[in-house]
Amino acid sequence: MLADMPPRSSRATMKDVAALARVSPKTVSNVVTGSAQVSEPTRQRVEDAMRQLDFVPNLSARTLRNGRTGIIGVALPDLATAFSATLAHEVVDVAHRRGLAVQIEETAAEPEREYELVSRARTHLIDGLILNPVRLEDSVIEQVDHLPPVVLIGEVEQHLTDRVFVESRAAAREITTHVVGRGARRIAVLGGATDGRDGKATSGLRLQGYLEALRAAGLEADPRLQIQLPEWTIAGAAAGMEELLAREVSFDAVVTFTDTIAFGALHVLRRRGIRVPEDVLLTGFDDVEHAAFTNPPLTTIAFDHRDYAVAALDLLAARLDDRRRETTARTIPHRLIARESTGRPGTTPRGHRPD
Amino acid sequence: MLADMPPRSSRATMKDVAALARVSPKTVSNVVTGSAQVSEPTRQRVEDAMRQLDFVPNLSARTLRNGRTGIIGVALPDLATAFSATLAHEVVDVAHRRGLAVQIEETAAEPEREYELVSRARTHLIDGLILNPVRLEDSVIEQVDHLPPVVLIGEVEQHLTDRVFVESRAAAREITTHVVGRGARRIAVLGGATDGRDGKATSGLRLQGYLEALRAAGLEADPRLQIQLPEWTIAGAAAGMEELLAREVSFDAVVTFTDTIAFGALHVLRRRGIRVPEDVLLTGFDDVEHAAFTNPPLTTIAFDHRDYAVAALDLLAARLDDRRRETTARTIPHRLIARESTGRPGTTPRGHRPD
DNA sequence: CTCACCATTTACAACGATGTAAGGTCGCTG
DNA sequence: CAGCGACCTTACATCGTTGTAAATGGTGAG
Repeated sequence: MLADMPPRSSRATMKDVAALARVSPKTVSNVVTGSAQVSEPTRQRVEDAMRQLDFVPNLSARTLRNGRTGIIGVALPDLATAFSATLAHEVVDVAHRRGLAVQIEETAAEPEREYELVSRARTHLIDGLILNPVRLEDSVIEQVDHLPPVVLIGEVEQHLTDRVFVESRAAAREITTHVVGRGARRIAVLGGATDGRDGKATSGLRLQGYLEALRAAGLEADPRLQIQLPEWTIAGAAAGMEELLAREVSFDAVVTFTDTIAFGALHVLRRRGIRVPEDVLLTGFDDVEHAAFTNPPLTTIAFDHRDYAVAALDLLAARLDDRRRETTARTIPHRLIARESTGRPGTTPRGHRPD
Repeated sequence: MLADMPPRSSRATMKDVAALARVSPKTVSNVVTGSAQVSEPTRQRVEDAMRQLDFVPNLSARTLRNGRTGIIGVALPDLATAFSATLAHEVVDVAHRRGLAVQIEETAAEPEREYELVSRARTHLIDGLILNPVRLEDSVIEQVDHLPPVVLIGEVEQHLTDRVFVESRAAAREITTHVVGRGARRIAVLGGATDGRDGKATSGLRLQGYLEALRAAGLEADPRLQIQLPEWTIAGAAAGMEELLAREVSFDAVVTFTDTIAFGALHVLRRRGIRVPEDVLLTGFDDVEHAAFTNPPLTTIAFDHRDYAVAALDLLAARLDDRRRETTARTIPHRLIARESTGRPGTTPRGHRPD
């Protein structure tokens, strides 16, 4: 039997299978795709031949012929960040269950250049793209004509692409209001970028929500309590927290824009002997797995990560079926999860004061 | 000018570009690939035409013709786990710099079935595979004939594939010896699986290293101190730690097989009021970013994650150039990073005792 | 016994890019 | 002025699969 094996060097094609089964290549194709009637005996012969030759259809050829690759792209800022990793994990899992492969692109490394890469070189090998930009939302939108179908993860106000998002502004308002309710009065914020460019982007919306909550509570917004982070990593957040402490202002709560940022902040606070939640309250955003396992566990905005992935893939699939359908926006419901990092009802943080 | 735009529905092909530039398709191809001399005026005309039509070469067609996709697969257990995410991040970044796209596969969901997926359906769309299995190392090896070139991340003793790894056994020995040096005598271990199947796999090796260190220190290995985790997640680790506490044995150190496991363990310890490092020492493995930012920061085994990715991609590239070259194993140097979770030299953990 | 009709199966072309080898063009040498 | 290279450019076939349309073979009705 060994002598019958095909050479490892090159795989068997439908032609080979056809020859062995004494049918035409097209019949083999019919057996593989099930797209046409094939009599039982013929099907048997073909299937035997396929097994014998260890036949695997060549997806490049199939793609060339019928235009779909079965691969979708997922572009996100930085896989090493907890939320990106979680999202990627869910998308990969859901996509695989649907028979799709997932190609990953990272956009944080070189925001502008990287984008070009996504848009051009690879376009022909992905059927669609799930895009989770942090900064370049606007510029991406402009290029949407050159892209395969895109589902945007984020809240840019536009109707050029399908979108999936949580209501960042409302959520930020809620969580800020929550710390106010737990007695905080001098609330610092970590993560927002306030420059014009980011006006519409996620971080901008979260900042707006924070400011709205302050206003609603009759609290003054002190710019010295607002720290912009160039990088939303743990280390970047730790640096931002150091910066806040260096400003020598007092505060009794820190609202952050992602759990990862909160992790960095928590580390610095504890290192400085500032207790959470006794002295200062702390909140995150996203409810990644680790958020429930810090000490103390983190109050955060939670939403179903799997729903997020499912919604994005649903929208993408729908668009692939019908490119001219109306674009849709899908909101993923969120809820505040109060854990120990914001203390208990009725308690009040002592606050941190310089010196 | 607008009237000259091609329809968005279908992209321009070389034929279109050729027609517009009044040359043959092959000349366009020559301009694109640079594989043959093209006179300057002709090149100009072709490049103009390409710009005008927003031409992007169809990778499926190119692949069909010349056999390479420019995509590599990366298969790892679970993107939501810190180390996997870090590794994926590095591989994606390095691969992109080299002009390769990365397709992600997760193997944890359905170890056996998933494998089939990797090996068959997608084989024709990836040039090679970087594989980081947790459990199925042996079974994967057996199938290596049906796979595209594979670089294995892990220490299976074999010569069928190229390999990249850190010396798990030595590292586990070192870190266990380290906690012994810091005064621990009853050292629990979290993560190992001891059943036959995993004999050669990473977790088995780390367990061996742990046991060797105990023996070398003249300490008895108490099976009650060994906890097997079905899942290497934070939640799984927390459950494992609860299990250890439920066994009501005393211990003064916990050695874990990944940082993620240590995070779960740390959470439960603190929750129970067991202080790290005053009562119990704790160690991780991998030195993911968060390890330096827990409270207290985690003593762990560090190695250069980027080197890991570079080594894997180097080996893969070399094999793609020459499929019959000898398989190579590349060791990534590691070192122990002593942070506060194992206390300071000269101190001794008080230990935890039931009740 | 013939013929229409159905179910299967087949031949052919096409998807888009590129290697091969043959075809042109030009200038230069003898 | 014939003849020869050097250099560009082109025609053609090919990669493996699948849609289309046509061919095949067998069945049952007339």
